[in-house]
This record gives sequence, C-alpha cells and structure tokens, in this order.
Amino acid sequence: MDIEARPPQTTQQYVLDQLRRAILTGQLAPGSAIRQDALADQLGVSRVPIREALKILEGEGQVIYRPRRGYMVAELALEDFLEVYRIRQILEDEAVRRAVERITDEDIQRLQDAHADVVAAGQAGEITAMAAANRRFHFTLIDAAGMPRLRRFLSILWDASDVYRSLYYSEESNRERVDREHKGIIDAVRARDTDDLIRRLSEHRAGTVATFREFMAKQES
Amino acid sequence: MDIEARPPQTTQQYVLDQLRRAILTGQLAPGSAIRQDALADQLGVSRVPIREALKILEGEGQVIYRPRRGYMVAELALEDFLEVYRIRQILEDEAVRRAVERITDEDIQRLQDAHADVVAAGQAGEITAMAAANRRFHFTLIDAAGMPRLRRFLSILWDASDVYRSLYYSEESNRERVDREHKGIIDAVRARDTDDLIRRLSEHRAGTVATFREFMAKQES
DNA sequence: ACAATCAATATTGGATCCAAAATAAAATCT
DNA sequence: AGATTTTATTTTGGATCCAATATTGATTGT
Repeated sequence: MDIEARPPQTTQQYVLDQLRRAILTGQLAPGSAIRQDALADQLGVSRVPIREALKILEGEGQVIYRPRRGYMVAELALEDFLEVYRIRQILEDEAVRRAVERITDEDIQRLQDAHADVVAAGQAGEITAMAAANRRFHFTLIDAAGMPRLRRFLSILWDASDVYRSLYYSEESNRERVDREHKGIIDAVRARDTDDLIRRLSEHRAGTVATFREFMAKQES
Repeated sequence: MDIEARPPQTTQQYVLDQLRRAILTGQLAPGSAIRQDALADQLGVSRVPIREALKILEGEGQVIYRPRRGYMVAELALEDFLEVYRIRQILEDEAVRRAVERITDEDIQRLQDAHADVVAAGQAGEITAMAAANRRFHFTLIDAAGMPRLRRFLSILWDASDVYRSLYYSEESNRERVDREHKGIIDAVRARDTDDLIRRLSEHRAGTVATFREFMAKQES
C-alpha cells in the first residue's frame, strides 16, 4: 500500500521521515527529550542531517527547541488541541468554499478512491493506514482550493493532532461514523452545495474533539 | 531605538537575524540564489549555522529549497500576495474577535504607544522603523487573542509580505492614512465594538493590496 | 555557427572533530 | 543528614574536511 518505495533523495529527508513516523507512533513520546547522538547511532547517520530535520520539525511546532538544551517532542494540552481545531475550522471553511468552485470530476473520483481506502483499512483494523487514507481524503478537497499557503498551514495543524486522531479511529463505532459522514461529504461536493458541505465537515470534526476531551478527562484521574 | 542590544544566544540565531534583515531590505533579492560559502565568509561563520537558519526560513516559506541545488529567496507573484492577504483576513478576524474579549487596559496603552512610534517614525521618514512599529501595533492586538499557533501563522504571513509593505509606507499620503486608520482601530478596541473593528481592519488592509496591484502592473511594463 | 560531449570548477550534503555549555555525580562543609 | 560547592560526564554548537552532485566552460564533431 505504501507508494513511497524509492528512498529519499537526501539523508536529512530520510531522517525527517523517520522522525515523523516515530512521533506519530508515539515511539518518541510527547514531552520526551530527543538525544541527537543516540538517534544518529540508531539511524546510522551523523548528527548533521538530524539537526537539519529537527529544524524543520521545530518550524512546524512538532518539537520544541531551547538553545543549548536541545529538542523535545511537543505536547498538546486540551487548550492547544482546541486551538488547532478552531483554526482548522476557519481555514478549512475557506478552503472548501474555493474548492467547490474549482473541483473537477477527477478530483471527486480521487475523493471516492480515498474514501474506499479509508473503509478498507478500517475493516482490516489498520489504524495507521486508515489515518493516512483519511488524510488523503480531506487533502484532496483542500488541494482543490489551489491555495498553497493555506494548504501548508492545514498540513501543520493536521500533523499536530495526528497522534490523537488515531485514538478516534480505534473505536469501531467511530469508524462507522466516519464512513457515513464521508459519504455525505462526497454528496455535498457533487451537488456543489457549499453551505451543506461546511456544515457536514464541522459535524465531522466535532467527533474527534469530543473523543479528545474524554481522553484528557480520563488522563487526569 | 533598537532594543536588541544583547547579541543572539547562538550563531544560528545571529545568522537567522541577518538573513531576515537581508531579505527584508532586498539585499538578498527575491529569486536570487543564496550561496552558503559566500554568506559564511561574509558573516564570519561556518556553513553549519547557516544551513540551520536556512531550514527555519524554508519552513516559513521565505526561501525555497531544492535538494542538492540549494536555497533561493522566495518570490511573491500577485496571486501569492492575494492569498497571503486573504488568509490574513480570515485569521485576523478570528484573532481580534478573541482579543476584544480579553484585552486589558495595559494592552490598549501598548497599542497607543506603538501607534505613537508609527507616527514619529513616519514623520522622520524612517520607513523601516515605521514598518517595525506598525507590526508591533498589530501584533499587540493579535497577541491579546492568546492563540500561539494563530499568532505564528500570522507572523509568517506578515514576513512574506513585509518587503512590499514598505512600498506602501514610502508614500506620504499613505502614511497619513495609516495614522487616521490606526486611531479608528484604537477607538473601536476601546469601545469593544468587534464588528466595527473588523470592518476598520479590513479597510486598513485594502490600501496595501491596492498599492501592490499598481506596483505589479507597473512592473510588467 | 551550432549542438553534443567531455573536462574543470563550484556547490551542496554528510561525517568527524573539538570547544563550550548544561547536566549529573561526587566531595565538601555546616 | 541536608545543602552547597566542586568535579566528571553528557550533550549541544560550530568548524573543518571530503565525497557526491550540479554547474560551468572547453572541446570536438557536424
């Protein structure tokens, strides 16, 4: 399923991919320090490409950097999570408004394909694959807006909350809900019904937020 | 006037500051390649901190990176400029909505101080200082929203268009207009009149966009 | 004169090394 | 024993070096 067969062009790109994966899977836990030397040994590279990859992640807010103290994986408090979702709301509303005007039949086909992958991965219980397909689904819509900066910001926001979104998919009932809501979203796109689409997407996001709220409440106890 | 008397903590920070300045002043022109070796000589440092600083700027979209080809200063076509301002519009609307609810009297005092600096710099004809004070003015408002990610995105968007905003200030009539509009903005904040504030800010931005449009039209001929 | 090929040069990417700072551990003092 | 200072260790920041790739310039052939 993974298309990325060819190796990355540079070592820093390779390191960046690995770091993303480690953060996503929780191998590098939120709040933990990132030891450059250990990581270099583990990946079989020197510290130089690691430092460059970390600078990229710093820019995305995935890691926190303190001069002469090094990097640590960013944590996401409830407050932060809500901010991420609030900004997503605002930016995605704008994105789909533009997208509806510009979207092609091929795009809609891609939307359907991505959703098929979501369902397939969901039934197979492959949470990671499902998260990836889900992201493809939503970014097909976002890409159709043709706004590269907006796309990049949204990408950063999705990255920030990716870890916790997997939580949502781990529940069977939520997976069914995603299936249902995605179908509704596709219908709204086909009908070019912007208001309906925005409403459905808002509803769609609300589920994840609720799950995160519960999760954080349980964490405290 | 420059408060930043103490030197940066690390060399990469110093290089980052210098690169920002060079891009802002046009010393590094949009579209031009950035030669790491030459820059290292010029700043009296090695290439390592330069590479790290460039990675930060890459993340902000200020420079474009192509593997094994190096970095070049990003260009801003009219289309890009309009996207930047559209996203600014959306995010700043949200920011001020929150800000109005949370803003304190000290914040409003800071707003006034910043505006006084804008006017003073404007009368002295110091465009760079005026741009800096103007930024302080607007980010006082944005900061009051208490949304760090939104603040960061807006910071990136301001950076992207900073070069061209100076263009706007270079005209005397525009400087007067800024003075007038800022006063109106402060009044709206004091009155906690969100709708009026949003309207005024929108109007305020429109001037810069118009100037950029004219500039680009002239460029072509 | 122009295009294509080959050689020379410039530039980036990564590894290794050392100094400076931060952290952890040991020793000293009250 | 507990707090404080001193010493040892770990870790980051920066410089230098070399290999791999890209770019430029020269050479050859048509």
